[in-house]
Amino acid sequence: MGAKSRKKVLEAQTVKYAAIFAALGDPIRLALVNKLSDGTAKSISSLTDGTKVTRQAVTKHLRVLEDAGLVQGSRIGRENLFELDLRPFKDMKDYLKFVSNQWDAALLRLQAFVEDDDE
Amino acid sequence: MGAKSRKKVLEAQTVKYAAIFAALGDPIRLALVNKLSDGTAKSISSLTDGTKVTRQAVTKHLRVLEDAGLVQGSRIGRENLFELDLRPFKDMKDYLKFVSNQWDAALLRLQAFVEDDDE
DNA sequence: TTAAAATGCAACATAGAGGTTGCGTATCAT
DNA sequence: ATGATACGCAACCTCTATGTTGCATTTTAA
Repeated sequence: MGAKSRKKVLEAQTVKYAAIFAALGDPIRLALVNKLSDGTAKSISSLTDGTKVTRQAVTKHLRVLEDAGLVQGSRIGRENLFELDLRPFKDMKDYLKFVSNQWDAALLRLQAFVEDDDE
Repeated sequence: MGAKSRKKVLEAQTVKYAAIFAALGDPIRLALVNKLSDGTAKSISSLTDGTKVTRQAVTKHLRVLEDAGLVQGSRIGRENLFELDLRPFKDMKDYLKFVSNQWDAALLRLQAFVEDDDE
């Protein structure tokens, strides 16, 4: 065992993953991600178009996404251009895969048990 | 076009996905999912063990997960046993894949453009 | 039968998310 | 130079998510 127990590490991982999921857990933010998924960086004003909220609200949402590492902004002239960062998405995929794998392993164990019971 | 515009449908999808992501966007709920990922149904009290919150709090979290379709509870005697439902997880995977695909397609278009520029 | 276990229901508290408005500043375009 | 564009900051508001406590109800087990 290292300095941290397995439990602590798992808990830290859980908190990290939860933060990423939470960032996507809002319709407006998910819509922003959709807009940005075409790979091109977009300004705040541009991202506000088509939304039912204020530019300020969108700015706050972008901040949330940025804190979660899902997007990254860079100031160009008078514009603040945001673009997607796919790395956290891979993290989420990995987590979902982990859950599925646990599940599948459980099913296999159950099946083995039942078959064993048949003999 | 059907009765609903594509935009409306997309928006509805986005709201649905956001609800699922939001359900996982909490450390306690994610920990509950972890516990349940071994495939066995567990009672509320059992799920409360190891948590830093009250049974009532866990109950509320389970309700959130249930509303999102991630878990399902069934009353057996004096216990309320909850188990995971993997279907929404597949939905999330699909969404993440969609974003990745958009991204990859964008990169390909960019690459094609650059190569075209080279000639 | 009776104490313990598991849960549900309801009232309550509170911090924070999500949103708006107002105003100031920097930058672009003409 | 100057109006329009894009943005940041800060104050403020409101609602809801999260959590607690208290009490009643149902089941189980000795």
